Amino acid sequence: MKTPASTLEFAILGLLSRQPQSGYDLRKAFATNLRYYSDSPGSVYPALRRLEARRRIGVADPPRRKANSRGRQTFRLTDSGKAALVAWLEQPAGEDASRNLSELMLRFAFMDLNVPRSTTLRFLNELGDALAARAKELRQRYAAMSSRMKVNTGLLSFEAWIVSVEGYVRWARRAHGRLSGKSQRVS
Amino acid sequence: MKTPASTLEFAILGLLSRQPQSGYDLRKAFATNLRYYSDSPGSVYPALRRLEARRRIGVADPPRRKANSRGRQTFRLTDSGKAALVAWLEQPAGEDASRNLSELMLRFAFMDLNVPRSTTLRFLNELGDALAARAKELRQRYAAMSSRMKVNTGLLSFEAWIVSVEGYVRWARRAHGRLSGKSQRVS
DNA sequence: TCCTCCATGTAAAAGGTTACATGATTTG
DNA sequence: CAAATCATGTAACCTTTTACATGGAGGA
Repeated sequence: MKTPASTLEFAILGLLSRQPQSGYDLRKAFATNLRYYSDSPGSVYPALRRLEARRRIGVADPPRRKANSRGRQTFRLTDSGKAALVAWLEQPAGEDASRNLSELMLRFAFMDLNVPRSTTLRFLNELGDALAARAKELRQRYAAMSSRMKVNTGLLSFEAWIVSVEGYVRWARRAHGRLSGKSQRVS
Repeated sequence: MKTPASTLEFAILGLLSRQPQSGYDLRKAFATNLRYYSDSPGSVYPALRRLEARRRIGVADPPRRKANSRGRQTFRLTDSGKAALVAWLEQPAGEDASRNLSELMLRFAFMDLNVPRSTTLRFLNELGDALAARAKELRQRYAAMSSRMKVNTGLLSFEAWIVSVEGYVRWARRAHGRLSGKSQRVS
């Protein structure tokens, strides 16, 4: 059985792990609470059908609904869906962190309730280290570039990239501190 | 005649506006200097063929090359390609800036040499303002969320989003200062 | 009943990813 | 010239975007 592939599908699994909800609810969550993900019906509903076909999710309230009816359906994770979600969450952050940042942040958002706190903390360490290494490398390239040319938009754009990566490094360190502090026994 | 649609195509036009180069060069640039864009042959070469079919780019060195030959080809912008690039660059930043940030940053990177400095500065102002408004709105949502729950990864992930947007606001202000300073008459 | 949102569904077109294939060019 | 690397090309698959369509629920 194929494992869910697209990030959108994992985002759906993650949201459903918090609480069962409908496709419409998911779309609203994508539009407001979650960065990066599509809230268009043409992506969400087909993704739900794919997940249902693979038994990762199921309809929570099948009783009333004639064939081919519409109306609201509430989806929930199946055991296999939960397992797929956890397997995705437990992957290491990896060295190519800055390429996948958006996906890594999404994974992080769903770690509570699904993986132990220790896994989350390890993830933050790996992420912080990988991003710090990347930032250093970018800084070196920046130094070489900036010595060859005057200030220009290409250079400034590159700088924005670096600043962004460094911002995430600081965030990761702070987040680690906050999660490993007094509130450690949240779950 | 259809205007180039995908961001990848505009990224190619932007790189070619700096200097004529081959598909392979473009792929290397995507892999190293530019965030966000695909460096896979399956995306770059078809995009080049599309742009060539629409007369946005042309082969700079057609002389030697038998039919169906391979080997390096150097592409350059046509007048129509340059016009399409400039039209893309001149669009206002818009209010949905935080959704399109990666595309907006790409546009910014190519503004030098292609649009007047005044356009670039206006763009930075619009971008900064739009992102600042967005950050404020996110901060409000964050306050509401954080009062309802303990620290958790969902909340921290949301916070990373905010911090990132605020970082871009600061960057935009600083970039504006640097471009409007003494080095104003660069072009 | 009519009108307006809510909620879901679908089809067509387009683009990107992956994996592979093949033609050039360089290096020893 | 053989091997390695450079440079381009291509096909299958999958997903997203866009635009539209349809069914239900509630209010006037």
